[in-house]
Amino acid sequence: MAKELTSRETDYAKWYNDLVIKADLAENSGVRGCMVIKPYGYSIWEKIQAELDRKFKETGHVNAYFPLFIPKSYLSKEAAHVEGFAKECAVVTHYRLKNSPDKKGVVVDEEAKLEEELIVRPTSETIIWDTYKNWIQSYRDLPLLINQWANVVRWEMRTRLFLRTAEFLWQEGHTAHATREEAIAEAEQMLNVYADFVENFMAIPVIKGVKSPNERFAGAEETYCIEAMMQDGKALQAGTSHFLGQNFAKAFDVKFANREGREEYVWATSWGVSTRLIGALIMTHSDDNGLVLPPKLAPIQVVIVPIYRGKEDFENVDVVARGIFENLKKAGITVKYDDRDTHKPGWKFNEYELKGVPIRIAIGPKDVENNQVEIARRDTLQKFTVSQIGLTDYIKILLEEIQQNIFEKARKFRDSMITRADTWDEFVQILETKGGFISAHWDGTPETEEKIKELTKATIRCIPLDAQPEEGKCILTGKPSSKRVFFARAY
RNA sequence: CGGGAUGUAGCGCAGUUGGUAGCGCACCUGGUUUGGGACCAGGGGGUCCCAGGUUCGAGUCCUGGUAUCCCGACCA
Repeated sequence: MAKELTSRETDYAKWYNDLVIKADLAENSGVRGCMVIKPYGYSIWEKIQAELDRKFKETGHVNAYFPLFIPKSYLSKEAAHVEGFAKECAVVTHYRLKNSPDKKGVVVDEEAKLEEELIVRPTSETIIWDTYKNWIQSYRDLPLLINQWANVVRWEMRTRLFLRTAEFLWQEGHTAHATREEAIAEAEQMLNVYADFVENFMAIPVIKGVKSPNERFAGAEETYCIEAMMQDGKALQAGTSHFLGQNFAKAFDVKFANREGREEYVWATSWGVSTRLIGALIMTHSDDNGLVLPPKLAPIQVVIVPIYRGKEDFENVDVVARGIFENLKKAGITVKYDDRDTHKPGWKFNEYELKGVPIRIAIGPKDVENNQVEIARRDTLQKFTVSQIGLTDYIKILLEEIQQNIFEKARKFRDSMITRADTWDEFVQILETKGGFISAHWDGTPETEEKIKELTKATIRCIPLDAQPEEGKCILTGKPSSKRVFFARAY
């Protein structure tokens, strides 16, 4: 037992950390708070990128790239925005090093001080709006629908692999529109794109909603979000889409001439998801044996393990295994044939289980003799034998079934973790014993939300878009409320 | 940024009173093995976090630094 995982029950946080490292997704680096994403983990990110990128383009967006560095003055142009990010910015102050006096290394050359310091982007609204100013003159230039894939830096005090790192990878969409309505429609559209992707590709059920003013993006008029529920009962924000109003247009003086020839400020949105999604993926599906990956994102969908005694056995098994491998590959399935002689089958079984490969096919002499193979499902841990005839179609269907099954399992769990609370005692008790989302009334004031956070560490995760009007009393203050919101402790 | 802990082989750790730096896993070689993390035999691998100090002698004692982890504060 070389790679024993801490169980989820023993220590959920340690289970998560162990899993990220042992499944070879990522590791800590020599730089505080920054991770190395290893090939297996990066491969998942590439699949996320590929599908999202396709969806962005399908909805009319194009990719571009803006600089990593932002002049300090840009950041301060939008008051709420700078307030939100100032405390976590990395700043470049010099542009040259020199040999240290003792010749043992290098030191900053104090003579090479930048006239204007540069901020390493925590997000790109400012540099992008400074650029858009020159791109937009007329209503004919709108809408402007641009996305960029990039890294950003937010100097976090406490970091965790994928969930919160000082540097992370993400995409940020930045759009400009002629009307308020169109911008809001864009923000909502992209929220739906995210929800569709996260549910259908990542098999993570989400709740669509809007943020309370406290949790809103710095500089936004409205922040839409998708919220997911992790196995330990904590919520995780999986994606956000912001309606920015005219805040950035005014800050960066981005105006256009409308059809009547009158000048107007443009309306903006921005939206993003990050490598944090990989953290959500892990904490939604995985178990004490390791990762469980949805087939649509798994770097390896099917692994074939040959079993044999001696050379003759191997040759018989190898012919069959190789045939199956070629057939699956032709059918567009990502399949790996692990014919390494350096590890025993049992070792491989454990390894691929740890790495979350959805389907394992084992082929031994008995199977060759009976024209069958042994199939093992990662999601249910079931094993059974099936005929080699029609195997490719069988696998295709099974992959879809697994995708569906893990989503359903996650959805049932998520639904079971939504609890209504009508009194403060109930609210606190649910939070302490069960966790999850608590559906409760709130009087709508930032002060009350702040107070609840102080008392319980729970925040309003979102005001669900599908919330039904319902008269009630605020869980804390007893003041009137017209609908329920979702509280939870969150990542 | 406050409180606590820990830095010894790639990883996980032991190291007594200051006296030749060890164990497990991993790695390399050979052989036997192969349907749930094989076994035997042999082998390689060290700036004991860094810098000073005490001492005949420091992984061990003292001083300073530094890094990482945990708890808190902070965090769209």
